[in-house]
Amino acid sequence: MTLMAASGRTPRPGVIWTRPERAGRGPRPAHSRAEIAAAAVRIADADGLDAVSMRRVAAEVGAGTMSLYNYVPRKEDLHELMVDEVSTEYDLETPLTGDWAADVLGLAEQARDLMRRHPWLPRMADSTAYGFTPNALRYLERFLTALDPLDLPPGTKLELLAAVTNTVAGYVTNELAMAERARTLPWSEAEEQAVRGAYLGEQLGTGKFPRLAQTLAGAGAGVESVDYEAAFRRSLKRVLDSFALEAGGGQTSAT
Amino acid sequence: MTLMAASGRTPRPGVIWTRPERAGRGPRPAHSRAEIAAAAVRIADADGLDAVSMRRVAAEVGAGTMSLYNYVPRKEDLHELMVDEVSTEYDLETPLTGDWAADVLGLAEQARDLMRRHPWLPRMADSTAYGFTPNALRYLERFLTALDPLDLPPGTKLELLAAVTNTVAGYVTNELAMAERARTLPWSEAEEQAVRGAYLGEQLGTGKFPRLAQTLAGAGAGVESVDYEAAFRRSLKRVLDSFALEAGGGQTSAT
DNA sequence: TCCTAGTTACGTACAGCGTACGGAGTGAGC
DNA sequence: GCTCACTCCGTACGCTGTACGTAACTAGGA
Repeated sequence: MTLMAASGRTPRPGVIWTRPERAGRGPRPAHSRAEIAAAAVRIADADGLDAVSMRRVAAEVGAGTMSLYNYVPRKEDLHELMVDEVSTEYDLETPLTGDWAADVLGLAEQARDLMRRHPWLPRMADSTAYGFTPNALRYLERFLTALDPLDLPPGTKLELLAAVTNTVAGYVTNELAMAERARTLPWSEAEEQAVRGAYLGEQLGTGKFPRLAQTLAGAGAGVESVDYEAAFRRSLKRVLDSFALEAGGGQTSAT
Repeated sequence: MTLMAASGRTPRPGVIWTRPERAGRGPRPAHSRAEIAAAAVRIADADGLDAVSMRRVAAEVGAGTMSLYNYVPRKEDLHELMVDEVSTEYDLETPLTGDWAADVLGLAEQARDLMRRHPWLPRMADSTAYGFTPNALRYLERFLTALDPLDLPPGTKLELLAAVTNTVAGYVTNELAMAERARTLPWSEAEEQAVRGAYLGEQLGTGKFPRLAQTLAGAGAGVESVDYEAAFRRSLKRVLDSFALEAGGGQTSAT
């Protein structure tokens, strides 16, 4: 009896990366994954992640909408292509210094800059899978290589990696939150900021949140006056120091 | 000349919380914000955030779709209602112990448990606005109150708050990533895990990622074997210790 | 060399989305 | 009691992801 294998249309579990880009049989594809990924990234950079629709990406590369599905079985896979695409922007060639804290800081800054260039990236990050695209793996490998001088068990090194990643994602998200929000809103970013400021002021004025009022006031109140750059470095230094302490190496250099 | 004020239909900037729930004039509304928020939360808990559509929420409370817009001007505001709704679940009554690290740990665990109960919550968190709903403010106030014994400048306390929040969100996201992903996928979570495991194994097998392979192997490889609870506590302790160090108080107690 | 089977390309179609608009019914303030 | 803001909601528009069917094409096996 012939085994009734799943037909070509039936969705079979699979990762985009294990599917061959070109199947040997039919006419040669008119486009490539890289081309499609680049188009999607262009759209997301310009008009936000929500503007990345199958129709729009197809139009951007000059193909019919449904033709895209020959390259990308589901939209989520397109997102994965996008993450992988921008992951090529990492500079992983410059030699490591051997000072693990400095090297990790450099990698964290690269990740931060990547997210600043592609503000939709943090939103992808909370799907675990996206950290493991082929080019993203190169970043992880580099990160762990930078940790070579550090005497910590493997599990702890992964926790360090996670801590740094969380810190970077958290700070960039905060930094870009307003600007990214404004993209969807039917009014301007300034208006939004004014209105939210008024609301918060009103809440704090009730006296029900004395510590919060006092702390925000003491920290310099206005969200726009926060020095994200400095806060980012301080936070990262704390993270690194906490692991340095655990490895018995004392604090990391001031930098 | 009469000033052409914006008509009732024109979208005016505004926060849902400053808009009065009941306007004095017309017939009394058949529903309430709380009822609508609870319905939305029920749907999100059961079928995921993407299942929360205006139509579905309206149906759930027994109203016409467009009637919802009398209570919630935009869908994003519905999301804000949801965050506020679940924020009522925080226990902020139990007295603080006075041990700031223990108190903060308790609050972090509450936040973690809340996210576990409502797995869509982390996805909201990256819109800054959502941390500042009225009931969420109570959590922030409590957090800062717990930090009273800690001698740090206001800005640093806020950084501590951010660090803890990032850590909690990061860990819960990792913990729930697979399960939440599986909701959308056209195949089972087990199949997904198998397929992704195979892909990762293949990549590691190329020898291009020696540190990564070695580290993952050394950490106990299988994602399912990770003790998230322990990792969570360790990471949080590192965060707290780093701030304790900065305050000159040495490490926090072991707990 | 020809045949055939698998691929590529893509038009059409469907169910679902957020929400703009307009009309009918309601009840509080003048 | 008149008026007018407000509640309710049916209809409709433009958008989404993608299932399905068909036509063109080409590489592998006979």
